[in-house]
Amino acid sequence: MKKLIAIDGNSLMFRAYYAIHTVMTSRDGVPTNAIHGFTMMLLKLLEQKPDYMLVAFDMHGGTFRHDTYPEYKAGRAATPEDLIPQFPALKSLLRSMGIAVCECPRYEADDILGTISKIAEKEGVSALIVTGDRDALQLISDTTKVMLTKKGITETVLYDKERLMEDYGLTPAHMIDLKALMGDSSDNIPGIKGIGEKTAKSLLEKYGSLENVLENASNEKGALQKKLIDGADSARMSYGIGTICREAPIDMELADCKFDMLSIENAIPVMAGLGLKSSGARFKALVDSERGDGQVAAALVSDDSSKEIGTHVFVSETREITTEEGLSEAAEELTREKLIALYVDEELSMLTESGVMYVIKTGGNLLEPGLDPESIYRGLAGVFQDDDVKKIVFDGKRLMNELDGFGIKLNGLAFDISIADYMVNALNPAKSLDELAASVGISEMGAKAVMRLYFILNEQMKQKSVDTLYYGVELPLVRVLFDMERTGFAVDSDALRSLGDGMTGRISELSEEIYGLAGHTFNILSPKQLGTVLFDELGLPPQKKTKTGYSTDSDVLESLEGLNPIVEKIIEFRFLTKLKSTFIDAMLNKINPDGRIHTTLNQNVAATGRISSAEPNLQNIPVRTEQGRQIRKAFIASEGNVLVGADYSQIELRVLAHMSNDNALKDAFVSGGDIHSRTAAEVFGVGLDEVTKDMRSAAKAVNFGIVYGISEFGLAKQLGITRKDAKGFIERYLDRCTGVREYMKKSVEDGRKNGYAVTLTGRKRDLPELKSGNYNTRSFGERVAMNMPVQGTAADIIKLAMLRVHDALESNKLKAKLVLQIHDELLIDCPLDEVDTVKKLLHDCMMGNNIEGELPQTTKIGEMLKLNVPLVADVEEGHSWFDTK
DNA sequence: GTTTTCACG
DNA sequence: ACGTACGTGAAAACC
Repeated sequence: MKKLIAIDGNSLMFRAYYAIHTVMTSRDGVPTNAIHGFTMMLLKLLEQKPDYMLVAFDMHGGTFRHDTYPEYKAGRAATPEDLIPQFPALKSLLRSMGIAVCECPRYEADDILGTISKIAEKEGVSALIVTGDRDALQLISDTTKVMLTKKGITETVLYDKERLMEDYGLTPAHMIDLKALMGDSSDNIPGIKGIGEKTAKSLLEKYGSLENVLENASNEKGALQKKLIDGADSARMSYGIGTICREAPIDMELADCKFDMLSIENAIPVMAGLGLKSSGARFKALVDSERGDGQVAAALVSDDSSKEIGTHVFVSETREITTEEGLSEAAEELTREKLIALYVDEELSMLTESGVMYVIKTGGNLLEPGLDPESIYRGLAGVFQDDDVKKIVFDGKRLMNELDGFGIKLNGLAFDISIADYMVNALNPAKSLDELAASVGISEMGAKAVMRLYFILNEQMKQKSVDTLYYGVELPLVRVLFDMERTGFAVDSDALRSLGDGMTGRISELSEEIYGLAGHTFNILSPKQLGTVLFDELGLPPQKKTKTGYSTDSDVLESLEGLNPIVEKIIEFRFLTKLKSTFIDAMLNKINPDGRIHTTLNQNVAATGRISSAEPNLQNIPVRTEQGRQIRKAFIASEGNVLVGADYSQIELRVLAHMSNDNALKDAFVSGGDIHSRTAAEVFGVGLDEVTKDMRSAAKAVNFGIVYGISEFGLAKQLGITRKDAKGFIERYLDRCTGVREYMKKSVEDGRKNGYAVTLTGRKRDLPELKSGNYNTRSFGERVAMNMPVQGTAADIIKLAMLRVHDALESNKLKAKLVLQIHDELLIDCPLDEVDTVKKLLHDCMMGNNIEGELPQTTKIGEMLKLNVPLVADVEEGHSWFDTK
């Protein structure tokens, strides 16, 4: 099937303009930042080798839809001055490379796209519409897809019918009805007032179309009925405005958009004239590779050594697989391979070391039934599960989850480039394969990009000495995290629900009392409205401001307590609504049919090396307050099991003691006892038995401050004392702990010298902040330089413990399973008859003691993480998470 | 989409 | 003169 790519020129230029804020101009002073961004995007699109191309632009002056509704898009900002001259320059650039440009008086770019895609549909040509405007989603069909730009320009999401259904639960045609009902503030489309996304969707589900909804208004009750009847005209008008015209008089045929890859060569001198050197070089490389000379060209463009690595990756033969027979043939061949690169997006591509590329299109359509994802995965199950066929992939855990949906296991994970990228660039890891490829300057896609990036990242990891940590910890950890996600955490939904019900009464009681004291009702959760009530109406003294108004955070509220009885009620209201909405209601929605919550554990989000948990976050379930802690009673062991949990005691301070080699701190841990009390005794110069509660809590804050990268200001704020007093505390602490003082100094110096902070295992986090001219940014960089090695080393330690636990459970054929990690704590769902074994095993793994069956590849890392102070892990068991404390 | 607030380690 | 403690994720309001 031939392919058309149709681009919304205005939309992409705006995106490119805001994405690239660097000042770029050609020699004669024409700004080029947006053009540069646009060509980068174009370059990506050209890799799809379209047969037809068209770029559509809005035309100045009134448009078709303006005529009927003057406020349409009225709220939009004017075109920035330095963007305006880039449009004519772009148009001539496009023409020079033989790409059709289309404008149409009184019509907008999206109308042109709607029209040309309809023509393409008629002529049996598939179409890809590229824009940042979600309105275009209504144009999707079996053969028309829409690529939406996300953040920036290189990041995109491709929508087809299935993806649209997944994300919005709507058909393309419904997108118009939806907007007609709910409106769109960015386009000034009114819709029906008071109807939002949820109501609109449920109405459409019920009645099928806007007209049906309006006709059946009488079926709905009360307020909704009134809204539908009163708003019918507005909805119909909105429908008209929201509908993209597919019959614009563009006076163009598909043939006029015919595109030849080789003709982009003519644009290279034009780009040179605009001062777009790098784009020019990449276009040249593309032309050359089109002529069959790709490898040489790619090497020529490289201007740094890393880009040359992996250029020997080549494709000698491509096999497109469309039938079951072809699939089983491919599976049979692939089982004989030792190492393959693998990538799944709209198609599944696999590249062997000898250069054979297998391409399997997923998601067939009615005309070409092809192969559905399920039969593809089943056909290749033997390859996926064969541990001897090593796989290089982009996001191994994601693929494991995908395959798990079909009951297929992924074995032989040899390299995960998304994790490797994180090792090399923890501060800003790529979110997609395309973004990663673009960041190192390669233009391949799919499995070929994966294979090239494998060579590139492997080399970069060696250069940064993070390869040991990668192969020893991070790569094997992928499976451990997958297993934890898959296992999930059992939840007693009845317990959670009744906890929530118990809170509802108190919440409404409090809100009534608050309204009474305020003299009127208002939204207590709105910082703006609350600020007005507290500081304007009740005349309480404002404590601090945010950039938008009065601050009403808990520090402020606590300082206001006693001035007005409303304050304590607001504090309690805030507390209870937070618990209920975030930890009860949201959690109930995340319980799977299996009665468990399956979080997502992110391995490449936290720049320090920690793991994070999302959707839902299970690492921030309340514990500090008694009422919040009750929620943990709903997180339980499986039927007939108990939860075994263990947490490290003061792991970060112990790591600091080791890294700073400070005698006082080391002594404190060697001789045992309460560390905060000991610190208090040192700092206040009193005996251990003379330490008061206040002294201990001050010392505790100092200890935290030390780990965070101490600042007088921060400590003063935390303790509510003057900066001078805080400074005194810190000085006295550092006088007693001179090793810590030295460590802090050296961390910052090393950070400045090397440009990064580093853990005991060699994990690195770049420190660009240290070079900032801004004092705050620079100070932040200094604190990060002090904190990251400590937090990161603690993260390394528990990751290693997780590998050991996982391995020990498996090799001892135990049924117990890891369910969660909370930075210094591990939880295991454990059958009763395994409890004793598992408790010992967990303890030993966390302490780093020699255990049987330890992974050989972790020993090197294990050596690096041997501390000169004892590690302590406390093990507990109980029916629920509440009980493991 | 961004801001504010607050939960955890 | 400046004005923050380190690392996360999520809900709700706001625009």
